Amino acid sequence: MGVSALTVSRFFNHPERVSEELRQRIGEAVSALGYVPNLVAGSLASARSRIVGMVIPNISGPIFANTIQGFSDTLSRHGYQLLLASSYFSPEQEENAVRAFLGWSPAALVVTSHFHSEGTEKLLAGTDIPVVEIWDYQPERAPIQVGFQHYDVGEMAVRHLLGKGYRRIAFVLNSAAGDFSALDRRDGYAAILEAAGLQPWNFVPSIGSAPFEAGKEAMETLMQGTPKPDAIIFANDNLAAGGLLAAQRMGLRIPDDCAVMGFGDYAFAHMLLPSLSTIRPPSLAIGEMAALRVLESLGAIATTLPVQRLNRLECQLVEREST
Amino acid sequence: MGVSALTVSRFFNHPERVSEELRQRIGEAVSALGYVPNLVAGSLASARSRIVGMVIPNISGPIFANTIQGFSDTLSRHGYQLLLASSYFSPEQEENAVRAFLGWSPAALVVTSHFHSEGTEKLLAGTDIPVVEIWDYQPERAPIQVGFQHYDVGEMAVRHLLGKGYRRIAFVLNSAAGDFSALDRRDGYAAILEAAGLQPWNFVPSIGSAPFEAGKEAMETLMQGTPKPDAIIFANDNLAAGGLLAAQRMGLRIPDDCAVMGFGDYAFAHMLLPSLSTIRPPSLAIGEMAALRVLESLGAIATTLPVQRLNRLECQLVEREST
DNA sequence: TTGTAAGCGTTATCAT
DNA sequence: ATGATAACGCTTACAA
Repeated sequence: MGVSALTVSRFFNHPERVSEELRQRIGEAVSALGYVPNLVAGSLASARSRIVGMVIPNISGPIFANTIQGFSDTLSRHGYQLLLASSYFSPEQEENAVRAFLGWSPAALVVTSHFHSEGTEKLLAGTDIPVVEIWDYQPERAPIQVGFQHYDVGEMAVRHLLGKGYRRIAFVLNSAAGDFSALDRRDGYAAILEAAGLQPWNFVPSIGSAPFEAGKEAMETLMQGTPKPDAIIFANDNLAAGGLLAAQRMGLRIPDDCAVMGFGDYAFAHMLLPSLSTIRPPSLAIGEMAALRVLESLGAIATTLPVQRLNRLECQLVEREST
Repeated sequence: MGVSALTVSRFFNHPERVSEELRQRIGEAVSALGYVPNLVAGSLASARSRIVGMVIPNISGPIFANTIQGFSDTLSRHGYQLLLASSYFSPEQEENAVRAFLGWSPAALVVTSHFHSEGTEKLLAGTDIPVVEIWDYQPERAPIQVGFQHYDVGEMAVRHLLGKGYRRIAFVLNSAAGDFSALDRRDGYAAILEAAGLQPWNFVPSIGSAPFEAGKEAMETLMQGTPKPDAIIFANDNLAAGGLLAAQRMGLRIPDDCAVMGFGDYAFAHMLLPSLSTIRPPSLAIGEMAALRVLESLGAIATTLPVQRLNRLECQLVEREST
């Protein structure tokens, strides 16, 4: 490069400590040669990287995409990169991903929920980088928590329906096995209903059926039985959409014959006819806040220390035509 | 570790070259200590990493999530990790991401479409790692191509409608600026229509309006004018959903009064009433095939060499109730 | 403000 | 089958 060597490192990391003249010359050389600093070597030397790993159940579902987006965008705005893997709710896959990520000595690690394998727990406990758990909110756990409590969501749904005068409120569970969060929502639903002196009413669709079909099955079974519910809370919007469509084809008037609530506020919720009342989880906010807490922990952005460990976010009830 | 040091490297990379006894002992030590090899150091020493970078316009939209999912899953199945960034269709952001990725000396790089900044082109041309361009299919370009031609999609839609007897077929463009692919689809539409001796008919919604609203605007304007179309192709499913719902509220019968086609086969397409006929792009397959081509290029999986550079995938017409 | 020397934790190369 | 040694391309002292 003519004159300097180490100064190039300063040029990239502490430009203010390089003289105007050299900055100029180095800048030119860099763009002329298309030089890109080797971050691998840099990370090895400094024992820290600007990579953050995130393990999430899936990328393409309606739930997590916004979280990833918010997380990735916030990170990259501060020069950090996202290493991403999906677990499909499998603790083993999660552990593999965490292990692989750890090998990159990431600046921080984000995992979803609090259901981890023993191995994962060990790996996470053994590292000294910031660890964030998202989506579930478990104040008693050690990692930084960013999420909400599904129990509250169940309560919120019932309160809304009770306020609108509905009394015979059924809850349709998810047909997918392993959706523990839905059970939490159901528990919140049951608690409020019982507190109001009403009877909880669970419907469990055929396990393993597609959500859309399961919702249809629930609507048909419930509305052809006796007594009928006057409102149905579905474990998620996919189920609710199936129920809504089934109701249409059965000639039912929604919400007069039966109100319908979902969970998730998936993209289509406002496009259905009638549009679907639902509860919107703070997907994007979870991703963004997780990133902020990570960046704060790393000192990449200022904070009125210490970094807030418990971050409970709010779900939002979106009232539409179906209730 | 008692006896060995370098052998640990072999234990991880070429276990077959380590004696049974040592393998045993190292294995125990590794799991006892929770040792995770430092991939940063390994990459520096070997000048190659098991990281693959992908830059995609967005993560949370209905389009690309499946591509990312397929890509990530296929990679991780072979021990590679995904470094992900989104560009929001901004060439500058894309260039930043590519530059940052390149610093990690990734094993390969995947970018979306062929609209890059000069800087990006230079960076890509200057590297000797495999580069894949996805979604668009541009045979004359140098990188590996995995995608489809939007022009064909326009043709496919019109052929379907003509086959069903529709003649006055309108095309509703995207309200979002910068959607060049939609223009390609429109061109394919126009070509076939003209070849059939019919008149292309473009509708351009108010620029910048939300897709759902734009679709509504299109449906109302077109169906209140004279003459009316007997079929409408929307640039994507969001627009089509808006149109469909507007038609419902206007009391139109779909498809009798007017057929409706979308593009994308978004999750809600089959949940609408009537369900939406649309064209499904090979989102997942693009991700998976991109990963396969990358892995082949790297020798991570076998191939009947050389690696296929041109990979043209098929869109699929999904006929539902709206046509 | 700039430079020199050491070393980050692996793997490649060459021996044994 | 295993080991010694020298890189890999930076950053962190410390010195000039």
